Amino acid sequence: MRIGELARRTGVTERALRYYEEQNLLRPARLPSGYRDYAPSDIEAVRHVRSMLAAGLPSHLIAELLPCMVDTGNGLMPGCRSMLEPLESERDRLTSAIEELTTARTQLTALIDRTPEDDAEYDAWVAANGAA
Amino acid sequence: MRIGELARRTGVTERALRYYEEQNLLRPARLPSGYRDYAPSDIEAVRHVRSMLAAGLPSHLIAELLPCMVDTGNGLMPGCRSMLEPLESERDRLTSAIEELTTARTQLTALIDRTPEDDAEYDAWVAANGAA
DNA sequence: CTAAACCTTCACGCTGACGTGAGGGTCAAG
DNA sequence: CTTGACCCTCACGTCAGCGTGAAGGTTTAG
Repeated sequence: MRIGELARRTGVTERALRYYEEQNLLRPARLPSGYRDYAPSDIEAVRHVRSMLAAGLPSHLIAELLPCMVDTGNGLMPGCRSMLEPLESERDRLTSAIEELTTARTQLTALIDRTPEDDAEYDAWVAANGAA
Repeated sequence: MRIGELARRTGVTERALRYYEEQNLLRPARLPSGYRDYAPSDIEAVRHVRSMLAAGLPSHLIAELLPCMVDTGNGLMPGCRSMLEPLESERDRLTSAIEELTTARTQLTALIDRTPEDDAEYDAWVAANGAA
């Protein structure tokens, strides 16, 4: 598949896809015309790249990660195992980020739920409990 | 406490702390000298800010989120109730952000867990399943 | 054969989150 | 009263992750 189709099917711009190749996050083949030729599996690959970038992982780490993910399909190759430590610290960073966001969302939801729907209800609350 | 101490106790540079104030992520008081005067609670606030920034959330979203993390006890004031709708969409964005981070972490965790602990284990896997 | 749609490589521009001085005030210690 | 640690406000520099043309080759429908 060519770049336009991949862009439509992933929701990622063509510019971003070319940038990903530049950063060695994708390695599409080339047609005789020079057009990029993406494999069907690149659709999933792009989604992986997107979520990792959105999660704040640096692209050079993602770039080192991808070749390790394809080869055996069963964990990292021996030569890749030196990456376990950075991977684990990234995982821990994500864990605490998720916890922070979950806490924030819980409190935000509580604030929304606690807020009266209209002025009458608020005035009733003030009458019952006193003003702030 | 002044900026240097807060910087040391959070591991964040003074420049970053001034930037956070510029972005309304922190609102330190001022001493007569003009020095910033941070509250002890700002240590925790800085950690919240840091993990959200590291998770890829834009600072203006964090700025709107931080006051929501403080439990005022009685919902929004009447004049603020017009912000309910934006707050709800922020909550939804927060939800999808959490989902993205969780997806990324799940992928990382799966990769880490599939990786053999040592070469012997890997060689055993190769012997049983064949090489790539 | 031609026009539209699709692709290519530069290459400059932009935003966010700071880094890095420059030039200067504040303040406790000697 | 000066030195050194600490703080201030500009203001330009940097890097990642793209956006946005410019100038031109390729493919396909009519």
